[in-house]
Amino acid sequence: MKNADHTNMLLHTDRPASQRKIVDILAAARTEFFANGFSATSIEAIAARACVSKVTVYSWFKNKENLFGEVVKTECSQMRKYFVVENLEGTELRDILISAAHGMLNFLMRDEMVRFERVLAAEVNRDPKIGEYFLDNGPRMLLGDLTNLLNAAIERGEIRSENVTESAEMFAGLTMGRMDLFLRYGHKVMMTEEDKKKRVNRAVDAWLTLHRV
Amino acid sequence: MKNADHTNMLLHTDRPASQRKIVDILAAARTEFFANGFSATSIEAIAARACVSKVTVYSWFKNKENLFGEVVKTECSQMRKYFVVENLEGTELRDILISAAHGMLNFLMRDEMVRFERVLAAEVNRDPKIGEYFLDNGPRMLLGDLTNLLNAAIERGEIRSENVTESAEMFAGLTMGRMDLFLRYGHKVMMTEEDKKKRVNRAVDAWLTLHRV
DNA sequence: ATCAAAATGTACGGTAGCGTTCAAATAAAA
DNA sequence: TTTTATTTGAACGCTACCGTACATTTTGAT
Repeated sequence: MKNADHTNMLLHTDRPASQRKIVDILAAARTEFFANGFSATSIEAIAARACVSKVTVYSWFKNKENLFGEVVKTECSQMRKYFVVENLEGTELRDILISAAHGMLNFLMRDEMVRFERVLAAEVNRDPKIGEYFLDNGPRMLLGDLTNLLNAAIERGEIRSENVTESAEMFAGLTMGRMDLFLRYGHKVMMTEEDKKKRVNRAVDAWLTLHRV
Repeated sequence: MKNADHTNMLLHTDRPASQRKIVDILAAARTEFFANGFSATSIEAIAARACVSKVTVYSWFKNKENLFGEVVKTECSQMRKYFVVENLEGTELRDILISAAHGMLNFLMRDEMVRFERVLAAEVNRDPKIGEYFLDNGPRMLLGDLTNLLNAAIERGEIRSENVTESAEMFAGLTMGRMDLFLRYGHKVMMTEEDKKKRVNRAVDAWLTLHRV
């Protein structure tokens, strides 16, 4: 194992080839882990998919558990890019919320995300820290952004709330309903863009009704 | 394998002892599967926990997959008992909803349930039918009961709704928020009975606000 | 007491995966 | 061209598990 932390190792290496291999390994590991889960995934399958020898995998990652952890880390760091809650200047609060709800819906409905959550949840028993890590970099961060956005709106006197955190959670609950649950257990949710719009509008209007001054 | 279907085999057996063994095996399998997931659970560990030989396990269940399926079936059939949505005669709608929300919260917050959902979700990739089976016997059934309850209330003119199914989903979404998500990823939710009451009241009042005539 | 179903222990063959070792090959940098 | 880090394949020891076979023992029913 040459380096345990791959987050900032773009500088200290003599040869650039290894960089590509690491990326390949992580990508392959991601695919395999998401498809089969932790236990049912073999290092050799990962190596094969990455077109790399098993020894190379072990030369960059301590062991299977460590590799899985790195995959989760990488995935979590990507999450922020996909779903951002923005407080756009000069935009109606309702439109901001609609945009946020759409973002949430699209983000969580992706097949990739659904599969990621499936696999991750299963590994929480084995390694609870990995669940915490995900929560910190995913849900908690998103709810935090949302809370900030709501606080700003409250400051401006546009809405009111006794408990902003709970209000943020309610927003997510109203938007998603039980859809994430149904997706997780394999129900194919067929939704046109029109359906999404309807659902989002309904959720936002409901939420605004509950929080109007 | 003496009998593949254990749901109605209380009659055709000569000896009652085997009945107890089957129950023991299922209980042990449940514990092991819920703790370690499908792949990481060994038949031998199950046999040991059930104080039974491995051969006995195989004499009653075809294989590991089949055993897991039976565990899920058993668990699903138990679910209805834990959480019932009742339309109590002569009870205020608000109280019925509060009771239902409490039932939902307590039901889904149980550590057992959280772990069951974790393991189950992970196996959906391997066997999608198992996810469908769970949805049919769990969430869909509960939402169905809830929908019936709401329809009755609408009939009585106590509330109104454009889309009852979505309203039922909203009820669940408002009550649970993102709590099920946080629980699934290992966040320890510390809630006193007082906290639960507050949350439930808040959700029910919000929902009623959205559906009053 | 007798009988047959049920359960056991042991052992087996087969497969698979983890993580390591090592000598040989490769490829970038000097 | 030489040097040095990196990569490779093949093999290894080890452990674990699946599912089966079989001879033996237990156990409930009649």
